[in-house]
Amino acid sequence: MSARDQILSTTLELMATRGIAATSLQDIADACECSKANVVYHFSHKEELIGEALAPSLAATEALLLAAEQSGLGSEQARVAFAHDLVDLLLTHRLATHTVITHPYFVDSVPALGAAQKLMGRMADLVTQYSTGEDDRLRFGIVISGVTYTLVSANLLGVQSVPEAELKTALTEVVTSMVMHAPTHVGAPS
Amino acid sequence: MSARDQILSTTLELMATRGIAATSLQDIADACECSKANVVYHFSHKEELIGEALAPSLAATEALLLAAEQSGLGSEQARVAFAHDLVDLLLTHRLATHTVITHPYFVDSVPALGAAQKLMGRMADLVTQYSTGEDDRLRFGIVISGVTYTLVSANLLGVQSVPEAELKTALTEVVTSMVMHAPTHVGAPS
DNA sequence: TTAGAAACTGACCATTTGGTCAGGACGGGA
DNA sequence: TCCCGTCCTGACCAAATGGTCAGTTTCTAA
Repeated sequence: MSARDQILSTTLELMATRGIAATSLQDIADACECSKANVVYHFSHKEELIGEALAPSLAATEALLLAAEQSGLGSEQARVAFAHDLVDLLLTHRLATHTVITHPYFVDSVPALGAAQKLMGRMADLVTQYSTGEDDRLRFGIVISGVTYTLVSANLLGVQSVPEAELKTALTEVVTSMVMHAPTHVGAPS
Repeated sequence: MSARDQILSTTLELMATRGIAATSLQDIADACECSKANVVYHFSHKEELIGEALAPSLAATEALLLAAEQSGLGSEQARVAFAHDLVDLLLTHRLATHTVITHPYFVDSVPALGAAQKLMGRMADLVTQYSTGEDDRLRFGIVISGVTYTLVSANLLGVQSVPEAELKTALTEVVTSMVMHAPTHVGAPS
């Protein structure tokens, strides 16, 4: 892995676990075993570094969003498929999503977070387009933030590492039942 | 309101919205229109200030926990009542809860957050004591973090201020269905 | 082999951080 | 009137922050 890539992945890791403000360029440099000046050499400003670290996740979110916006979520089949894709997205890009979700205060000072905020808004629009009340939007907010939190800092509540496949199954069930507000069997107790 | 109390409430507000690391003593002093030295006069260290700001919420959580641990959650009636109390707690102490939930990295450096972490662990134990798999604990994590996030920074997803009563109803429904994993009508679409 | 670009570094800078300290207001009891 | 304790402040401190810069190493293509 190139030094540049290592800086990016380290940044993502530290940002998600400590928060942006608590992650200094020196911290990142130390974790990468290089100089702080080198970090600044590759990414001339902290905001730019954050932007590049989040870029792949924003692109993937945009792609899922576009596909779903085009094909629509009219049928229950489409909703289930979308929920599945959304869980995939959350699992794959858990660090980035968690970073975005936990830093609403930084949307103005960090351009990438502003862009991410807009994507989240579109996602909420998409998911709640068929519902009437405010409930579903609230429900969506609860899931998207709760899931990413749980994925990143589950140990706070004593959830030790659940196997990835099992986690995915559980999440898909929860997300499907909540996001879609679907009257199916999902969410029922065993 | 005494200067001391104003500092405490301002601290809670800023911590919850910006995060601990992004909230400086100077920020708090500015918002209170007093000097930074005065903040340090009342609370000699930042950790102490955070501790005092969180104290009432921790006490309330502890109280709910003790009551529920003693009376138990065996009956569905008890579970519903507990869920109701939990929602009340979350609504009343939304800023503190959100602060605790979003700062797992600080549990070692800020004593009050360490104590809060233990309370959360006990809460999770209580809620999931009758369940077998890891699912319910995951579910609980999703709700507790998702709800508080939504309460504090809902505007990110475009949820404009829902009336308090309506919000409470929706939350109670969601929390009841998720936390308890209850086979009741709650959670079903309208 | 060598020129030049790319990668990298230590020294340095202004600003901000949490925190100390000596002392100034100010109110109430003697 | 004086005194003392509470409240509060500006000036100051060492350390850390994001960032600059001059210069060195390292890789690569000719």
